[in-house]
Amino acid sequence: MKTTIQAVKGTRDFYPEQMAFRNWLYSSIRKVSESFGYQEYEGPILEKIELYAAKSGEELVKEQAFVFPDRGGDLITLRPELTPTLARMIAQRQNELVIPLRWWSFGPFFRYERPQKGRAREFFQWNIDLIGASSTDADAELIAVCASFFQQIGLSPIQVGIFVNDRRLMDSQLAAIGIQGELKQATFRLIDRRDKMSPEDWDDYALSSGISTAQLGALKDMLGNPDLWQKSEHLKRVFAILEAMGVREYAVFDPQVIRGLDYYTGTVFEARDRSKGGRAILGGGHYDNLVEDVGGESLPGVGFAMGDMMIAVIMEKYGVLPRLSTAPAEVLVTVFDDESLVDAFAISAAVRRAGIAVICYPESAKLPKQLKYADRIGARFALICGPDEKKAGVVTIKDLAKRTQQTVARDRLGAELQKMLLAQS
RNA sequence: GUGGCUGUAGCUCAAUGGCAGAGCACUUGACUGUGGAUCAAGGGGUUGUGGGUUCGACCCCCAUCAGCCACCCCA
Repeated sequence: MKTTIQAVKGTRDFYPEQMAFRNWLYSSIRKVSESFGYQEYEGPILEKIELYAAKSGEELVKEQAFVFPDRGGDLITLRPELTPTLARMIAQRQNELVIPLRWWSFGPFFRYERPQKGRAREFFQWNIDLIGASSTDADAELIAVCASFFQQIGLSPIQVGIFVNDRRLMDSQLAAIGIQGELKQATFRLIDRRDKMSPEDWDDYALSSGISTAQLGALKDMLGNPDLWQKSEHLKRVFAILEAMGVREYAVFDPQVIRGLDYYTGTVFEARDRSKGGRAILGGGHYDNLVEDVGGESLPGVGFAMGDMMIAVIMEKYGVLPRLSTAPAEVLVTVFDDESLVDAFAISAAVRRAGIAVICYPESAKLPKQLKYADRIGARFALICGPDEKKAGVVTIKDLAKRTQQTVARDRLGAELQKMLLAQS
């Protein structure tokens, strides 16, 4: 085997086929985001490490971020998430931005992790946030954006769900059974792991965390109560709004959804495959102190983030991946012989002026070879202009799918191809 | 960071410790103005890398790198 330089671990090469999917995903995300009035933004890929030290967990920066010194000795990080950048951008122009604001972004992120299914070291992520509105309606809107996205890409409420909870509801319910302070943090962690452990192990883990047997029983009742949300005015209103927006079917109350430990302060939600053991596709929630943490005034917000890999895994599982054309051009101009090469380029230019993507075979070669090439690249038409056509002032248009052909006057070529492409699509 | 499985032609994969192969793809020809078919011929390899065991290693052992998968974690 030839020695080729290996790609960096955990990175992916986007050949045109994969690039087509990435761009399709990007455009689907754009469509949904913009339909809700969100504006696209982007930050730098490189950030100072201090930006993350201010807010993110220690582990994120120390263990799972790419960090390196620049030539001046500053520690630079390849961004592992966008939220701190968003907070910085808002804090910098807090007084001139029109609040509330709705922003979205789609770009590359980096985490130094062991690659596995649905996870790599370089990945793309959709971030979408509504900043400056603390009402329930804002939380509901983000969940609706998420539901609309699933609709847009063809995932039904039977296949995926958005599991919703409220930190404040959990706080009050836990406080009612005497779980507060440090014990609450331990309990959140405990709840988060319930589905990953056997019931027996989970019980042991709970008791060793400092929870009493009575509290454990009460906690199990809480987590097993699908109507617990009725005790939260906030969640009742969220679900009512989702109902009114016609996307209630996607949303499910789930008291086991906690999300990261310190980040969110209100509504939290994550989307998952509905079938058993389904992993999270995206996650988000309501936060209060984001902008303040990087030196701005306090501003509440709600948002979520979705990686490009898990969503592709789910779409493949349910057979809703789009069939995307990888044809670089719709028309291929063949080159009859060396003498007609220049003429073939002239024909190509004429067709291109008609707004049609066209490739000119770059050298004279046998016709069968060129037609085969036209097939392989997925072109719909091949043009032939040999001595016969040239003498008559025409060009032969060959329809590769129908296996038919016709001749057209040179000056009508562009218009005729436009008509034929329109008729086929 | 922990564990399991796998690395052989461009791709998918064979080969009891004894001459490295097949299918697909590619190139050329059958076919000097017509493509997805057929037939024939041909080019392609330091078996991921480095050591070790052996008369002899794709095969066994060790290390390392990479891929896949499950943990950890999930911002």
